[in-house]
Amino acid sequence: MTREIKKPEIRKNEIINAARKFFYQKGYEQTSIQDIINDLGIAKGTFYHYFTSKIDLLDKLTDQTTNEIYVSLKPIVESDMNAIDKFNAIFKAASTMKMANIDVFVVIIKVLFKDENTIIREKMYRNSIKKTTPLYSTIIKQGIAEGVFDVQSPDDVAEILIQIGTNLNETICRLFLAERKDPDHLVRTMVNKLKIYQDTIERILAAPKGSIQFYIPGEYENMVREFYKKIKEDV
Amino acid sequence: MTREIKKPEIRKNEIINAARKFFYQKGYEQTSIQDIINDLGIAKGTFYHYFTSKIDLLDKLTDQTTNEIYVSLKPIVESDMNAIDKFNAIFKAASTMKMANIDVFVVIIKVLFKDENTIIREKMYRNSIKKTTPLYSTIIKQGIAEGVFDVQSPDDVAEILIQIGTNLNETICRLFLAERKDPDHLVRTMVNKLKIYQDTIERILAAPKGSIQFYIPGEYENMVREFYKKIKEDV
DNA sequence: TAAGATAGACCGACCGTCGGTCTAAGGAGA
DNA sequence: TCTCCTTAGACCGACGGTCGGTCTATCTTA
Repeated sequence: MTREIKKPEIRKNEIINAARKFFYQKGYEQTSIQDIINDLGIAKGTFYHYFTSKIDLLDKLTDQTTNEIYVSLKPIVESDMNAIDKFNAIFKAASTMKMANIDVFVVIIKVLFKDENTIIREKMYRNSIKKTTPLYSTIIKQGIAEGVFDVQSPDDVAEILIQIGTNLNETICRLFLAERKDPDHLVRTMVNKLKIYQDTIERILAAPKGSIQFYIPGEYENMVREFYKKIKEDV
Repeated sequence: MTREIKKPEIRKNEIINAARKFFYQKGYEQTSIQDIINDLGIAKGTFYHYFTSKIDLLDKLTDQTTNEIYVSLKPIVESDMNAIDKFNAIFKAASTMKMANIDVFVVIIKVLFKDENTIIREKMYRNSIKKTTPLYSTIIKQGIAEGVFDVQSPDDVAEILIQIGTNLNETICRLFLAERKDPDHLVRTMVNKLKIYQDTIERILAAPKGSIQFYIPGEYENMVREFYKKIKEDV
């Protein structure tokens, strides 16, 4: 076979990107290394020259992904907003990002939330705790200084908040994936869940009632309806 | 080979129990079906007569396990204690159960918290949410009636509490597994974590400050030290 | 500047293991 | 004896991973 030599960094990224494509479309277990190397036209040996194992590849992939999230969050944390606005801005940013890439996201969550892909979600989750806890901790400290939050241990609470945020995200995704005939009912449960989580987070932070505003009336319902449509569309 | 015929229920349970033994000692991926059938002295065909796949076996196993937890929780919920005492009793029961089977538990968490076994934890977690949410919901409603809790949606909050409880459990297990030279430091971080979680749960339930008492001074420290010793002992 | 040497990117045949399938046959009850 | 459920284990294809070896860009040295 023709032999093409590339800069190691390039090759490595090519492999990671191909892996991302397959993992998000077929899942981790369902993707074979053969899939990846066929797609790139490289040999088995080349793959194992760059990665020690299949799980090593997943590690590198999730590292990279979590890092992208970190980079997108950082400017918000470093902006001159007040603590409460920063929290709300982060949620808002996550929503708009998903809406902007809605087609991709629909495919991804359909695959990601299958049993066999628990490991991808778990790795992402563990990684983001490690990476983003300091960011949330910073906001919490700021909020304490501003007199709007009241917690004892910002670091620990930051971790708990990420846990809860992840749970919220999972709950929402699973609601989307659940079989539903009635979009109106879905919208209602969705809004309820979101309000409960808002309230929970406010309580944990001892933030003023109504300050955490993930739910924006009208806007959120539209988002839910659009997602619902997309999810029902394909297969 | 001599052919032994058993009641289907017996066979099925034998297989599940053998699976439990291996899964808890080697993990899910690391246990082959061959391991299980060798151990029982049965053939591949027999296994696939009772289970459709390896993951089906795990499903049945986690179902059974979650059910055992449910059965152990139910009497507490149905007792005549007040809501706060019930919450504390559940935590207490979980602790004493672990202490009673400490040797088994040490082995289990060492294996369960490896990356490759995420799927077992996840299945247990999803199952217990499905199974035990009503139990917690009942306690929350009782607490509201007693005027000690204040939440809007008991069902949703119950789910969030289980999530947080699971996170607490995971955090604690991971602290044990983390490399530590200094047990005193471990005890201190552990107690801190527990207090933070207590406080968080109180806030979510709007329960009186200090009512949730997972941490029992003296007693808890001893437990931690004993666990620490056991964990460091083997390998 | 040209020849030789080195590093490391790349190749693909090969291996052991594993989950799962299939067919034959034993055994219990009719 | 017939029949149906249970048990048996040979067999299969796919997969993750290894390994011996090749090829090429760059560096060294005369």
